[in-house]
Amino acid sequence: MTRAANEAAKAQRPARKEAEDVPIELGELSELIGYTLKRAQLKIFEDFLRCMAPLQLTPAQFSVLLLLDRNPGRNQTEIASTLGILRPNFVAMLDGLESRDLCARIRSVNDRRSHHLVLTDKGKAVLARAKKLVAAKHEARLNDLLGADNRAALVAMLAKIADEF
Amino acid sequence: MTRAANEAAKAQRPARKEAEDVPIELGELSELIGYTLKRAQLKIFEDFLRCMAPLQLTPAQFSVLLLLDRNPGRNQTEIASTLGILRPNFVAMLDGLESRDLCARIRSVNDRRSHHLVLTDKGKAVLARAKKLVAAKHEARLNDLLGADNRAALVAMLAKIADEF
DNA sequence: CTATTTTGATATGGTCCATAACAATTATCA
DNA sequence: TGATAATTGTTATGGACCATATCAAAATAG
Repeated sequence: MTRAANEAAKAQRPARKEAEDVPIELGELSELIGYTLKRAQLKIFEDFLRCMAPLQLTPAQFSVLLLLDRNPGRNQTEIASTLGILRPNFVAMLDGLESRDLCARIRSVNDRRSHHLVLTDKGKAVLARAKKLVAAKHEARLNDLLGADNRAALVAMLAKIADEF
Repeated sequence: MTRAANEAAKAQRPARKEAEDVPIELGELSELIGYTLKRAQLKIFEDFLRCMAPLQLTPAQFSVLLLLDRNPGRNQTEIASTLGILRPNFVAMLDGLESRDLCARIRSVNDRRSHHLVLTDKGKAVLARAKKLVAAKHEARLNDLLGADNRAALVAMLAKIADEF
């Protein structure tokens, strides 16, 4: 997100002649897909965190809870890989969720190397509340800004980029 | 929990007993704007780096060169803030570009605290080549995938999110 | 002139992301 | 069967980014 962006633009230019605050020109930057994508992504994540503040869930944590709910009993390698998280980095993430009693690692009897991952009752309750917050505050706000049709088209194009690019 | 464990054991695949590799369900994840945005952004940046490999420019470095070209003589505070980069972090970034002789810090005579930032001749040449690579390989590929109209609509919506969300 | 602000810079810490390596366990196959 | 290879979760580690506090030099305000 553009943090302290707007504030510091002044001074410099013609010493003390006339304070003609010449704005900086973005040029072709504003047409670059990478530039706009990154800025939009930061804004969306920022808003997500704000909406989710009462539940203290990051986007990544929320996505893990969603996957565990839909796919109970899968192991860490499976969940991590479908989210693009590397297995080593997934360990600490799961530790955090498990220490908050949102999910649990259950030793498999078939394969004693792996853990079956499941949501706890508290995890299910938190996820339910999180879903409502996301729908009512986060996604609804995007609908207000773009309209339902445009929002759907946007998501479809982004998914196409993610999958086929 | 035991119920979940039973389901989990059932859902687990011995992988060669009955080779049914049950795919993991994404569920509502695929409709979340944050999820699709992030994945698309990673793909786009990945492709950008690949296209720019011969010039060894990251998206952030490319955006700095673009800004310096359009706005020669601005100081570090101005360039960094318009890109959402914090001044402390911009120092090392400029060091990198300057050590490669792509830009230069020129001490201001009006204000001896600040530097006028300018592209070197080599910087201008590299930027020109970079622009061509981005247009011919990177952005063109997006046009092929989405079509020119959709691509423009996508960028417009992303810009709207970045600016008005 | 004194006090405050601004600029570039350093130091530092946090969060991700990526790789190597390891013990325990399981799978392969000669 | 038994030796070898592969897999799972894990630790350790390093790099890339991001954010805050702080500083000296210089400029500005009062």
